[in-house]
Amino acid sequence: MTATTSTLGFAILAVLARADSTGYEIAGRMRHPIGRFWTAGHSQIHADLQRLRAAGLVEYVTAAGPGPQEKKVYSVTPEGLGALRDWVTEPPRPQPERDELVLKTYAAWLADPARLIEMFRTALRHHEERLAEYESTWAAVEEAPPAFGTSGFGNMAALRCGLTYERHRAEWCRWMIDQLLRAQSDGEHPA
Amino acid sequence: MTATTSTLGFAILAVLARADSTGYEIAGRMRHPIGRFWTAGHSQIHADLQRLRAAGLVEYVTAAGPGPQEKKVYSVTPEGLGALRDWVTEPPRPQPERDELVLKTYAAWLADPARLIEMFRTALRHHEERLAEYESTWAAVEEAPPAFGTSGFGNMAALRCGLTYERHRAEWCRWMIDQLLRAQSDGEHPA
DNA sequence: TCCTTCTATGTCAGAAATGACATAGTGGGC
DNA sequence: GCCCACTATGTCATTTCTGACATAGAAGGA
Repeated sequence: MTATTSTLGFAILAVLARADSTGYEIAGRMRHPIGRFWTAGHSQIHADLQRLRAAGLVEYVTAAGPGPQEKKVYSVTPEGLGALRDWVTEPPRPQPERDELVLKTYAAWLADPARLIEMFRTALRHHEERLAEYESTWAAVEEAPPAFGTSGFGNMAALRCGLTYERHRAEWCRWMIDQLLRAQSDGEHPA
Repeated sequence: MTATTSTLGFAILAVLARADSTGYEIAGRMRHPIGRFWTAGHSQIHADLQRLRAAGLVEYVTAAGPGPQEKKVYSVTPEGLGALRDWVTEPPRPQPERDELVLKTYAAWLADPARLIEMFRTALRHHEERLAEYESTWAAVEEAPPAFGTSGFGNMAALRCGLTYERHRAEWCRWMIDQLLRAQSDGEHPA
């Protein structure tokens, strides 16, 4: 009954539900802002669009394109919108998170503290930069909170997650650096 | 020069650096505790162990096994330990996070608030359960902080990340539920 | 003029990852 | 006595994902 579509398929539907787009434009949104929580290259997107079309969840109209092929502007069909709506409220199975920095941390006891401090400072800088970016966007959103039922609500909600995530991450990096500095000074002049 | 090994290969090395193990045991540790930040099925692990062995990063001794094949107890070679040490301090490229719940949130403006509240309450419950688990483990660790240079340090550092992550996540879920409740009551009796 | 970037489509090879299948002894509960 | 879970190895088909290759016009800067 329910169309079997990969998670990427729903990500594409979520983009198209906001505005009709070409595959190229979808790839752009996949980098930003969706790239913070889902990624896909354009080759994968083109393939998935064809699958979605075969399943009747999207359709397209053609126009003259810059390259040898015609440009295809995709839009969500009513069935596609229904499938997206159903999927949104289905609880995802608890995340199998994949986090390389934490994996490195798990093995950090084997490495040189000075180098680790350097690595975590780099990570901290990245997180602080993103946090600053999110906070300025947040300030703008807070002044005029978008109503539920408009796409702005989705933007705000995802942004809020990014905001608290970057805070947690920066906090943890600072804690790590602190721990490593202690380990270093203990190593220099042990009691 | 540096051996080209996938991230999973380093995850395996990180397990073996703590204790010599069979592939089966590695798979067990991959579920817990490593499953919180990296995952792999046993089929993938067996394949990777063979690659690591071909690269000279691990070796094994055989013993009688329960099945038709012999049991193989793997250990890290000096080259493997060196590769692991080098990898640990190499800064990972900023995370391409993949988070289905946030993706759903991005499209949440299309869905029914009541169902969304249900979904976020489920997610919140999961995060609170994990948080409680981490906090009790943390209390035990804090009493006797493991020294840097022992594997306990890696455990503690990864646990600390999980702890602040679950806090951020629970906080965000509560914020979402609050927003959705407001949206619901606004919908019921709009000014 | 030339070079790069942006627009826009796609294919293809290969790697990574999942889940099912296959085999087989031991130990414990009902 | 029977069935299940645990230990332990592996293969295989399929799906997913990445990165490179291929094509080509338009716009803008050096």
